[in-house]
Amino acid sequence: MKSRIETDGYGRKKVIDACMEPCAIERGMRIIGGKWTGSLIYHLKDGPVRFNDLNRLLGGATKKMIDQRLKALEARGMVLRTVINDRPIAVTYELTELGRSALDILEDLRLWSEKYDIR
Amino acid sequence: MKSRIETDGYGRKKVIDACMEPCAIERGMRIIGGKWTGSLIYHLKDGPVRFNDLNRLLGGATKKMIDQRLKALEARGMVLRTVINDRPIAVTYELTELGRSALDILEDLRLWSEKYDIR
DNA sequence: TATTTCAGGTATACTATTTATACCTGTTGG
DNA sequence: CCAACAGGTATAAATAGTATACCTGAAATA
Repeated sequence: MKSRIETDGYGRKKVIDACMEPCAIERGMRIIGGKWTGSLIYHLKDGPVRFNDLNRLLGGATKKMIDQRLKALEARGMVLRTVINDRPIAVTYELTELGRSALDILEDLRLWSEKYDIR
Repeated sequence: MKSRIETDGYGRKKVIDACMEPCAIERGMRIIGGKWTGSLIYHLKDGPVRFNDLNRLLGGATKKMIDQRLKALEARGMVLRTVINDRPIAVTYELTELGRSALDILEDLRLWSEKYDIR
């Protein structure tokens, strides 16, 4: 972010070099901030989880949503999909190294959310 | 989160006590994860900023979006709106203590986003 | 003086994302 | 045989976000 702000002595601030593309925070949020994405990643923190279990863990999200999010995260290299069995089909999803790198942020968010009793 | 997961020896995990409401991470994301909300808060980190400057700082967001986000954040006690002048009207927005409490998370997100070159 | 510019928004219409609900193929348990 | 589970997909409706134009009033510009 090269944009800056200058103060004019009245407690006001004026922008100097507005950023015309989404800034780093905005870009980050578009990856882990989408609805359900954060909890999805967080629920994978302890290892591989199956599709329907993720669906149950994220009470409220539909299968379609879970599916979309997982595909988007897989496309970004944050999640790995593995078929562990045909007949009966069984699939697990787990975090990659990049996926795991986001866990600290999510853990802090969880603590913040609980500390301030965010509803 | 009282939900847990158990392993069955095949690298798979099964959910034991699914959470039926959005968990803490999901609730937190719904406050600071909405589109533009994170950058909006972040751009207020150094003190009061005026409406139109926020609009310029967040290249891409419309005034309507900025307005909605600010109102939502104000309603949650994260942002304070102050009219500093009638005739010519002038308004500033600034973070409350609660608003400031989210800055660490956002700063970490920014660093993560830059480190892994998230686009 | 007339016109433009800025402040801080609101109104309208449109597009995109998310949700609810049902359904599909195949396997296993009763 | 029938129901339940696996891992999804299809369709439609509701919600969220975008683009564009406009409003009131004051001040700066031509």
